[in-house]
Amino acid sequence: MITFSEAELRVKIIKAMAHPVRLMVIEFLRGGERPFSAIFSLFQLDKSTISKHLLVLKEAGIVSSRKTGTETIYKLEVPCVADFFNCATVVIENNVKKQMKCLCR
Amino acid sequence: MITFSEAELRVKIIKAMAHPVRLMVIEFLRGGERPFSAIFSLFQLDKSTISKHLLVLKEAGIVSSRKTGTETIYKLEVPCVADFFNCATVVIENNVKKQMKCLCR
DNA sequence: TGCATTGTTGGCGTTTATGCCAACTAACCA
DNA sequence: TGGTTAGTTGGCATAAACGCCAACAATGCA
Repeated sequence: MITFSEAELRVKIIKAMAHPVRLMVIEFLRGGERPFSAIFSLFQLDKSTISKHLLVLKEAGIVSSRKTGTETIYKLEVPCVADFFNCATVVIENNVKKQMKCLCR
Repeated sequence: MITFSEAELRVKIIKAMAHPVRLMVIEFLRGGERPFSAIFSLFQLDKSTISKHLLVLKEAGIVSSRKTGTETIYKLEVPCVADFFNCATVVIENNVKKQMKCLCR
């Protein structure tokens, strides 16, 4: 078993991933580092909103950022977090099936 | 890239894991199925609180439950979700180091 | 230097999550 | 049948997460 405080350390990473925007950013960054502007243009959201999402990922240690002149470049530090979903695929498929059933009834 | 709705499906699983209690339950259930009472006794929380945490895990498809007489037995359906942290370990260690630095300054 | 561009930070209102108590259902036993 | 045990559900108060606007720093260019 793990302790509660160990669990809290893990939860920080999990929580950082627990938002559609942040998950998409992670996927996007699997292709390599990208500037803020490129990430921003994936969504119809305020720049401050995106900036804060990126801060959450950064504070969790999932991404890093560096400035080059006027741009901020973001980089995925732990690509393996994205591999998580190789496992989760089964769950997702089951969930979708359950959903379909509900809709068909 | 993944779409926003694909991301939402994934987020449901991630969110279900994004709480210390639920993460500990997942770890606990890696050892095999366990009755509600055993899970409940791991924490100093109201039984209704634990019951609701288990519901979240169930609705995400991570655990299942069955009743045997008066007991409810919970089972981890997707053990691999717990393996996620083999990857996350690096991040966690870095985060702890960062924390230590902050405390030492 | 004056000004535009790129992001970040502060603040606020709204939504969602958490945890307790109380009430309820279901199975078991006297 | 009445009472006990095991869990679930409803409701409420508090806390955290989201997203927008506005204001701010920092770089680059005229």
